[in-house]
Formats: sequence, structure tokens, C-alpha cells
Amino acid sequence: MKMSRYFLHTLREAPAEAETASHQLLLRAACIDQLMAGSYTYQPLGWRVKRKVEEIVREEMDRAGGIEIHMPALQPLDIWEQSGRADALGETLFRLTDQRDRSLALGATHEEVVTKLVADHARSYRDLPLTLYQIQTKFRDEARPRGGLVRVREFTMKDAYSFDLDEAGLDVSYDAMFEAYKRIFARCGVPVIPVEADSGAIGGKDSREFMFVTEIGEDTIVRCDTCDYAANTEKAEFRRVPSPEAAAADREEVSTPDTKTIEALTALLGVTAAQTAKAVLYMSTDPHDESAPALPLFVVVRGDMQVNEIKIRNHLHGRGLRAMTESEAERYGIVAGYASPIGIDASVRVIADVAIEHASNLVAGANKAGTHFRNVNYGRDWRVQDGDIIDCANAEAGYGCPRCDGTLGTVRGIEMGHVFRLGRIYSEVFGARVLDEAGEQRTAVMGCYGIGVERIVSASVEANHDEKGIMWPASVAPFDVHLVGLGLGRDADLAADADALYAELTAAGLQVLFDDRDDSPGVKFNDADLIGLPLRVTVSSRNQKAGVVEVQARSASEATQIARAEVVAHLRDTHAAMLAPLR
RNA sequence: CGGGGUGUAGCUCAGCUUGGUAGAGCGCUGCGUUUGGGACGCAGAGGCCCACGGUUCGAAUCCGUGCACCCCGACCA
Repeated sequence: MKMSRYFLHTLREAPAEAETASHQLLLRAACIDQLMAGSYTYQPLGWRVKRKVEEIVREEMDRAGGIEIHMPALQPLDIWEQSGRADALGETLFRLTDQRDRSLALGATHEEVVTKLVADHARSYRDLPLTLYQIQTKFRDEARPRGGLVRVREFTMKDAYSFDLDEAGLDVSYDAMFEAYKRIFARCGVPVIPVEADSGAIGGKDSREFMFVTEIGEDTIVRCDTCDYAANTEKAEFRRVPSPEAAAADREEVSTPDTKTIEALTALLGVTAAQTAKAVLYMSTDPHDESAPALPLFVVVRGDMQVNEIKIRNHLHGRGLRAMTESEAERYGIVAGYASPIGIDASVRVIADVAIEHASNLVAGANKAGTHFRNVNYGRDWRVQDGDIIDCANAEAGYGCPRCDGTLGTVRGIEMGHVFRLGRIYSEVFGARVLDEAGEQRTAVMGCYGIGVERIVSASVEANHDEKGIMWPASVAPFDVHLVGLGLGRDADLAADADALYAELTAAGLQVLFDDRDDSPGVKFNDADLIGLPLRVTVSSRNQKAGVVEVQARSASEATQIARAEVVAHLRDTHAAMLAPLR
């Protein structure tokens, strides 16, 4: 491709809305262009990258036994109501009405459609195992798009869905996808770590996210410094450092005026946060029925811990959670700021973190303004219903690893892919059943496996750039070679040779971006660094006189002179060597 | 949805406090000179100053109401 005939307008300065390196560089290198929040045009260069990423994903899905299909983005709302996810996704699901007044949705994902497809056509155990996949646009009405391509409202996702006769079969399908994912990210130059994760609105168990570790990440990952335990903070477990066990002392009231926070309490009484009990008040709601009454919930964690609302929601089987209002608290006789699990109204469900059970002589509210209790002990002073002592606190840096003696630390990360063992949630709803060898009806066991294509593009830049620009991995670079012609306009001979070299390289199977513009060397070199193709070749009259051209890898600090006659073979070999580890 | 910030040329920004009808750098067009790391000169094109109301003789500037975009949080695959 000759740059003089291409659509490639680099920016010297990054637009003000871009903060992260990858977002700035993708804009400056004319890979993308923003239309509105969370909606981007792929310019020619970016589109080539995206297609290469998709091709790698496709190759690995095929290698793992997947079969590609294409499903509609426009879907009847009914199937979302059937699966219960119209409510689960809520506002995130784009809804629209057609001219006959039928309610439709734009596919936020495709479990419903694919399960219905398999339900309608698979009949025999011989049809399984089956893994179908798609690489398609998905729509989600994100409350807050962010980070350039990281969180957008219209995006490309590879989703694969496996159908097996039983759990053992699912294990095989799941493992095949897991391996394929490792290969995909490695080939795209994106380092990832698999972490344990919550399965969210999709449902299912045993879900793992592939995380790209970066300070710009929107998720927090908890990692052990000793073993390989890693989990999303939504899900992460941890070992509670046992509080010193002491004989239960007599409970006593203590006056604590204007002491409604743990900080104020520890300052006033000279105790540590871990010696206090923190009360957090919620109302739990029915996600499927807005008119259903919300139920009061009183959560108790140790004062040094934070409540993990996802763990609470999972304990409540997916019920919604919102903060209790002051008037609601009043209605249940709760004194805000001094709430106490002792003597609480029986209609209020109390849930406590496991750390509370064995902590002795805690400071807790007395449910009386300006008053706390000292020496509160679980079991003696108050109790929850059976089963309501649970892990409901956030793991944090410095806590103990749940698997070994190590200590947990936290890093930020971006979720690049997610694999779930779904089970029979959707196959039950849509009737995806086949007859087994014995002639019995069997409901398929499903897995689902998603990858965000744009996120790979972003992360690949985030992981591969320097102060001058992008350094594309050879596997996803928009072109293989950046051919820079210097002073072609005043040397017809040189121009002819540059054209010849362009043709030779192209004929040798390399994708060449030829800078034939009438610009100064500085402009051309800086654009080449910004665009970041893996190899740069410079032709100039100086080199021509010496019978050489100059070759420099984007990652190298110096150029090498290669004889003109040998340069095509040299580049072909060098490029092949760059690509080899990414195949 | 809560908190914070920003809207002036394709991009980065000044002008707004103290109202008088629009500027710089980069980019773009033409001509000339240059040519190995973002050259130089000359001449140009390009703006409903986010929108709508209001105040005023007069509004980019003051007041009000919206909208958009960015960041933090909530939510989220």
C-alpha cells in the first residue's frame, strides 16, 4: 500500500479525551476514531489489526474443534424473558420496537439464540460434543464506557458455546477452550493470567477470567505471593488472621457521642479496627418483580474489612441489593451510626462474616444514639440464623492466602476473556436435549467462552509500545514492512528502485506500507515509529550509491545495511523468524 | 445513577475575571527554497465560540436550563 494513496492521518498530539497510552496511540496512529462515547470507527490501519486478531482467534477456535456460525444481532425480547436475563441485564440490554410493535433486543450476547438453535436441531448423542462459536458485534448499553476500546457499547466478541452429554464431557470441552485461550493471547502479544471469577449475569460455576495485568485495569485481582492462587476481588477468598481468643468479658455500655464511623470509634476508644464490628445495612430486592417488597438485611463484618456485595448477592441466590434508606432503618428500629446486631428486630435478616464468629470482645453499636457496647461476643450476645455466617468480606492486600501460608497482594487488570462451566441453565430453559445410547432424554451440559476482540487490540498496544509509538507484535501488525523512501521526488532513478523493491517485497508475500510521500525524513521516521510496523526499510540516494538499503526492526536501537540484492530474502527470513514464536 | 472536570479551527490550546463581534502553534492548500529524525519563506482556506433561553445598545465573555465528552465511584461480560 502506498501511503500517498492511503487513508492514514496521524496526529502529532493526542486528543484530550484519551488518557491511557493505548488509547492515545491508537488515535494518534489513525487506527480508530471516536463517533460517540463507547462507539469507534476502525480506520484502515486499525481494521487490518482487528482482522488479524480475529483470524488468530478463528484459527485457534478451529484448532480446538470449534465450528463457526453467525447469529442475528436483532433478537426477539421473548427469548431474553424466557431465560430470565431481560431482568438480569436490565438497562444494559438495548431494547427497541419494530413497526409492528414487537419488542426486540440487540444481542448483548448469544446464549439464548445458540441454545435454541441446538435445541431445535440436535437430536442424538451422536451430535455431541459440539462447540459452536461466533465472532460478532454485541451491543451493551454501558452506564459508563471508558478507556478507549476497553469498555464500549458496540464491540466485537468471540463467543463459543459447548454442548456435552455430561460433566465429564464438559471438562474436556472446557479444557480445550482454556488451552486455546492461552495460545490466542500469547500469539497476540498480550500476557495474561487466569484468575478465579464470579460468573455474574451469565450464571454458572467455575468461571475463570483471563486478565491482562495493567495499572489502567478496571478490575482488582488478588494474587498470592507464594502459590499461584489468583482471583478477581469479586470472588477472592482469603484466610482470616484469627483474632486473639480471650475469655469473654462482661458486656458494658460506653458513651460514644458523634462516633458513627469505624475511624472515629477506634480513635475515641483506642482500639484497632479489627476489634470492632461494622454494620452495613441493605435492602434485598427481587430482580424479577419490582413490586415485590424489599427485605431488610443487616450485614456484620469486622471493622477492618469491607463488605463484598457480590458474595452477599450470591448467598441470596441473585437477589438485588441496595442501601437501606434512613426512613427504612427507622421503621425497623435501627439507630443509624449505632446499629447493633444485639436485640435487632426479628424481621431483619442478619448475615455475618466468618471472622466475626471467633472474634472476642468486640466493640459494636448499642442501637442507642451516642452509645456502643464493649466486649460483644458472637454466640453469647447475638446469633444469626443457621447458614448465615458466610464469607462476605473483600480480600485485600496483606491478608492470608486461602490456599497456602502466603500473603495476598493486589494488582489491577483488564478482563480479556472469560470461560464458564454453565451447566444446564440454558439447555433446560430452551429444551436442548438429545437421546443417549440407552434411548433416554439427556439435557446438554453447556460451557461458554468469550473473548473481547477490541480489548486484545488495546492490550496489545498497552503491552507493546515505547515513548515514540506502537510496537506491534508481528502477528497482528497492520503491515509487515514499512518501506521508507527518502527524497524520491528529486531522484527518478531512486524512485524507480523504491517502486521495484515495493513490488519485490509484495511478490515475496510481505505486506508492505510504502511511504512514497513527498515529506521530510523526520516526518517519515516519526510516523514509522508511531505506526510501529515490525520492520522498517529505508531507501535513499546515499544508500543506493553504496548498493544497500537500511533495515531496522521497530524494537532495535540501530539499523543494519543490507545489500540491495539480498534484502528481499533477508526481510522474508527476518519476518518469518519474528512470526515463528507467535504461531 | 452519585461526585469532579471540560466544551472556541482537523488536533493542542489562549481569549472569558473587567461584554465592543475571534486568536496562536501544529495540521491543510498554492508557489518557491530545502531533504537522514516532526525544515524555511511568502500567499491562502478553514469557526452558528456545544445548544436553547435570558440580561444588555451590544454576549465566546454575565445569568439560567439543557446536551455532549472525559475522569473517579456505583453498575457491568
